[in-house]
Amino acid sequence: MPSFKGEYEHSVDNKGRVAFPAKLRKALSPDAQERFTILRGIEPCLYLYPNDEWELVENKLSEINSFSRQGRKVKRQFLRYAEDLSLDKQNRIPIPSHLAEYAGIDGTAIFIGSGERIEVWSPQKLEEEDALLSADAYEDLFENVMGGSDAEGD
Amino acid sequence: MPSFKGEYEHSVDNKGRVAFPAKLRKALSPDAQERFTILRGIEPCLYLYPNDEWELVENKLSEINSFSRQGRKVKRQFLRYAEDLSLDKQNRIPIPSHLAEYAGIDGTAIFIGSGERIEVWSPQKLEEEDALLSADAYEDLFENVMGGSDAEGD
DNA sequence: ATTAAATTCCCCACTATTCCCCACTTTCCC
DNA sequence: GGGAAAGTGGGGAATAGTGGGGAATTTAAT
Repeated sequence: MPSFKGEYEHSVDNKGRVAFPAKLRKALSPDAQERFTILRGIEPCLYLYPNDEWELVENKLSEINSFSRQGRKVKRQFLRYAEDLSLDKQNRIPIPSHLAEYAGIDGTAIFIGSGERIEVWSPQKLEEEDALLSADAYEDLFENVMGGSDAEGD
Repeated sequence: MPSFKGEYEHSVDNKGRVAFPAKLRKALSPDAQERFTILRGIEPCLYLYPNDEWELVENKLSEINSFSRQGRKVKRQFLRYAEDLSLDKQNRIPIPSHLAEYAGIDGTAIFIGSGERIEVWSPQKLEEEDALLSADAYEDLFENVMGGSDAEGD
């Protein structure tokens, strides 16, 4: 199971296109067919899921009961800011303008491999996010998440 | 299993026609034959089901017991304001005037892909609906559905 | 029954956006 | 150093979105 890792900075041209980092592309499963779903993150960034991983997300969504108001709300809010896209012949992705605006991306985008998905940040927003997390706080978080419970799967 | 996603705003002309978003059209199953059923939503919006998905809804309706007063009431109210429609040669749908009125749609319509169904909103009504859901509440919903086992706490 | 009015639908036309392809520069690797 | 791959930019074709005219069908009225 290949997973995405590393940080890559690329320029966004005036058509909203960014080169998809070669190292991340090589980590793509053939099942993904170089197709993705991109959506708003909880943080001020974008989540980029390769097709095969997105299917797992959709499976979770499909379990939601659409005949309840709460269920509809979750689906609506989740899917609302999501779009499909795929690589062009130059291995770039077009970032939908409304998503670029949400994430404050303009001119430069930073890809962060994050396991089963990829995060796309604007340099400024990423810096701000970093500023909120001191080294000590990170260590605490790390222990919190990795330490106590069974963080191993499969 | 492709599902509808994304938000698209289009203008409604004075004949009640709206362009059906191209990205949603590409997500249509060939079984749907570019035919739909449109009806009043529970929320102040319209539900748009492609033909193939509508059949599943009808199956569910057929399970309702028509020999109970409640059953009859549900069926009646559900089907009462439903209509069939299909795309014209320019890939537009005509919104029946009584449904447009119900949803407050006039001049502009917003399509929201929501899995197996598409919702059609007026900008105003959608804004009102959004106001009911704070960012925090959404984050809770999000974690709920996407269900990490993280011991998150920041 | 015939005409008038209204609605539907089909077609055409214009504009904006997206997508596809080509070209150039830089970096990486042998 | 040379070749291949990666990253960047732009021009042109195709598609999407929008609006409107007019024929055909339906509804209503005389």
